[in-house]
Amino acid sequence: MVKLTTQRQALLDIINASHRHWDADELARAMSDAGQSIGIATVYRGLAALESQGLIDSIQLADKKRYERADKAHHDHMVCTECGHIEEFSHQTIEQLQLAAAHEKGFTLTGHQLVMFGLCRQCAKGSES
Amino acid sequence: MVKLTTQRQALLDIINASHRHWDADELARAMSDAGQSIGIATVYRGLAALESQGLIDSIQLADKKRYERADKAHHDHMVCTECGHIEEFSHQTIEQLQLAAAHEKGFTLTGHQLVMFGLCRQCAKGSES
DNA sequence: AGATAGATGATAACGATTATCGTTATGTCA
DNA sequence: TGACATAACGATAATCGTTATCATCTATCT
Ligand SMILES: [Mn+2]
Ligand SMILES: [Mn+2]
Ligand SMILES: [Zn+2]
Ligand SMILES: [Zn+2]
Repeated sequence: MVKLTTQRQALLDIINASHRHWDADELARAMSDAGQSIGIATVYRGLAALESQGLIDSIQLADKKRYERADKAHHDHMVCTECGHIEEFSHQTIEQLQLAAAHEKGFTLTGHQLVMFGLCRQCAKGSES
Repeated sequence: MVKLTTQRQALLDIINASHRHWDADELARAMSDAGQSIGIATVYRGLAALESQGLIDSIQLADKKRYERADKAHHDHMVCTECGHIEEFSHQTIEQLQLAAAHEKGFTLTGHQLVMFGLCRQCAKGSES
């Protein structure tokens, strides 16, 4: 039986308190800063447990996994390659066309991840010639 | 000036000889098996060089990067979580809607990656109750 | 030939994540 | 309540893909 321990509850609270996308290290540091230090292995185990219960969501970026609250509708992400800002978006038609494409290839879909890369409004502005 | 050395040409030849998606280790082993051993660092450097010249393409999966020939139209991938099989697909409308979504959020797109997970036809068949 | 710029290969280093293991907290039941 | 079983914790070692170092090599130019 999976336990929702003090540490896991704290991780969940931090994640649910914003719309940020956290990595394990950031969460460990946040808890440390809040006076409640936590072992890094506990963070990883806790995040895996919380995700398997559907209490949090995650996205797998090139180097690391990032976690976010699960109480939002499904969405995908655009990542600014300059400042790291993550913008969310959802497009119903894209979702449907994905299902169609999968069906066409005989694939039984269990999930997908669409990540777009580029410059956010801020960074695009700053890098004009 | 980047050089297209014997090793890099060999990597390119292997990749261009099929539609597979190779990781660095598989390529090193393939060259070894072909009698032409190669240092793993040389493989990584060679792949990076070839990709930066646009001679090969890559996709970043959860754990590792995989390389494929670049002489195909842009496409995205479905990965079978059971057997690892990678199926390719492309959907013009999805591409266009992505551009629209990016524009709407003020993002200047430089790339994107859509990966769908699930069971391929084979594996779905094998896992029927 | 000598000089120069990359490239190579062995290997150390890195960063994210997982495994190990002794210790600790929590829930169940006599 | 007390004892036992089970899961979680935390420190730390290990793993894995990838990159950095550094001492040769190699091709090319003068
Ligand atoms: Mn999100
Ligand atoms: Mn492909
Ligand atoms: Zn930005
Ligand atoms: Zn399969």
